[in-house]
Amino acid sequence: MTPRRQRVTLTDVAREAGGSPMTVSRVINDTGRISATTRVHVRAIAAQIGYRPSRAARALVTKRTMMVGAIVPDITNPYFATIVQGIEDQAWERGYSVWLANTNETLSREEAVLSQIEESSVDGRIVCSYRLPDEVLLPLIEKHEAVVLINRSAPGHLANTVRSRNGYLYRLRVAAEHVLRSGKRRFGYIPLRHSAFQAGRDHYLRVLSELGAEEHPEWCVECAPTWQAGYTTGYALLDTSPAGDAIIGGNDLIALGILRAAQDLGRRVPDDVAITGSDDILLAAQVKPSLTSFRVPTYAMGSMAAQLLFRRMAGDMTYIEHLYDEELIVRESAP
Amino acid sequence: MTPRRQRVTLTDVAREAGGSPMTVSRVINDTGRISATTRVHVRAIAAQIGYRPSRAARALVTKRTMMVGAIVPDITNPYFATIVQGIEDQAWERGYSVWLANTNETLSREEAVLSQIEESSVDGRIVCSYRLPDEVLLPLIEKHEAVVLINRSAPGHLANTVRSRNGYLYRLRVAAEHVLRSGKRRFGYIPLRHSAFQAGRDHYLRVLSELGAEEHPEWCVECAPTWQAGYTTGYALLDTSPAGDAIIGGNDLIALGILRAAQDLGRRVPDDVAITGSDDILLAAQVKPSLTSFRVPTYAMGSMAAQLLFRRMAGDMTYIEHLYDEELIVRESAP
DNA sequence: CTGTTAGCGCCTTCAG
DNA sequence: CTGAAGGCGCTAACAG
Repeated sequence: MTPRRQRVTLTDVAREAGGSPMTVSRVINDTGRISATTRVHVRAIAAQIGYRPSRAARALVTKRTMMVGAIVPDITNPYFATIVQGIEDQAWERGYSVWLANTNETLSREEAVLSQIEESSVDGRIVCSYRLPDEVLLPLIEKHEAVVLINRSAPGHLANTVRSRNGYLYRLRVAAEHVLRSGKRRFGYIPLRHSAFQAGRDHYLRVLSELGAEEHPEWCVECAPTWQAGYTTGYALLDTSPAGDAIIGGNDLIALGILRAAQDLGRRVPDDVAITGSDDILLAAQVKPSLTSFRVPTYAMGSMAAQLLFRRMAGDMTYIEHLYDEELIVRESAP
Repeated sequence: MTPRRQRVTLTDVAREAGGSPMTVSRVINDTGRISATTRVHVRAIAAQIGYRPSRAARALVTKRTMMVGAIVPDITNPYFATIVQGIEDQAWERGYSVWLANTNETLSREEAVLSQIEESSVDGRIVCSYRLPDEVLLPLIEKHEAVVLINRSAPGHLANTVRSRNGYLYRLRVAAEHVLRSGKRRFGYIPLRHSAFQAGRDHYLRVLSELGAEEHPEWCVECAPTWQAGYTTGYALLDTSPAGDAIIGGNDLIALGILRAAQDLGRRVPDDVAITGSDDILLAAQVKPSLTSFRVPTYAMGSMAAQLLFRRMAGDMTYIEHLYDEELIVRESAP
């Protein structure tokens, strides 16, 4: 194993340049008044001997790591990937980098990550977690000023929030109304596995009763937010309840899984079963039949979340909740 | 703005527990011999006053940050997202976290990131970059022992490599042969924008001539690896060269863009134009017509890359090049 | 404009 | 098994 080359430090540069470490520091950070001559000279030496500042040392004294943390449940879901992209672009503009924590939909990992993140390894955090219950999430974030939540509000204005205006309960209603309009009466609901699942189910039943659709509590089944889970759950539901004529999926991946399950079971979509999703990922417009879904401006949301975060990091603690409208995009799967 | 609570340090715990910082350090890190009593006691105090080790301080002295860097061109491409997931899972198992750098297909950003990453902010690096030319990439990685490249080899065995066995030139040939078999003779090639574009074009012409297909150098157009770029490029190519009867896309996103462009231009796929992609992302099987593509085990590749990285980080500098076979998945777009 | 002093929070080393 | 001393590389605060 090649011996690791000894790190080049500020002091090395100073010695080489015939100055003090402090002067070098000022040159490197472009802070304080420095004569043009020494600046040029120091820069040259630094470049020549390959000096790179140590983030760790810097962080230790400045208490800033120049990193923001992004916690997402599943980076392979284009919905979150696009949010992360929005965050990353904003961070990049400000010289920050992104510490990605992908919790893989695992609750324990989410907690662990949130706890890890406290080790002051980041200056701010953006959290997309729809599953962690408030009792767990709140203690973890209340220690920090700089937190932004996506698609979730924090009681007591502990964190800024970016979310879609109306949320999944609203979408359920809109989707239900839409599907009813085309004559469907017996439809299921396969929402994301969620900390407030019961509320979702209650809402589902309420909506059905208000709209005068048939009520089948057993047609409400929670589901992991993946294509595979959507397929399995959808298959089971369609198989055991052949009477159903529509299914509202919790997100697009789930809905696409259901779509495929329906096709595999020989159901025609939308004639036998109408299907709707949510998030309007690229896939939604491309499949056949194309998927009726709700459009949410994910990139903008990630970008805005980062902006709100930097605002907090700069000390402006004004509480802000930024809302984005969701829009039903009607396509073939539920015309 | 609420005043930031003062950080709880090792010394605080020591004072509170009536011991020395060193003892606390040993307890926290589970190192050295510590009596059971003091261990329990110190742990209790630490938990009680909410002690969290400072990563920065630790990193400064140990020279390890417990982070690995992952550099990818586009996190919204499921291909890379899945690789990152594989990396992340491995890192997580070892108590490491992932520093994500998404370069957005921007060369300058790739260089900047690679350079940033030198500030010893990570203990190892996994680099997916097919565009950065060797002359730029090599100097940046040769300073480090712990680098793994994905889909790219480093001369001089400077870094371990994980890649598909045969690469894009091979795929071009296989796809061409496949398409020819169904009677297509005039086909274009829309590869990824790439540092070795010229080699790709030469290879394209060579393959065409060897296989006895018509040669149209102008039907080889490089393209950014996005759906949108695929659409635009494909549209232009199909529009200006109506005679073409097949297009080989550089990846699935591109191919899907081409697919849509063909449809918008009123061409039947595959009858008028056959289309193939690469990577076999989820989308490929779901669109209509479904996309003929090459399957690559992305998750396994990410996971393996991380494993090779940790191996290097542990000091085992054996050069390893891990290959994965690509497999042509024949679907409707090019039967 | 430049240098000095001190210390961030932790771990390595060496003594008890 | 436990502690004291010292320093990682950098910058804040204060001098010149």
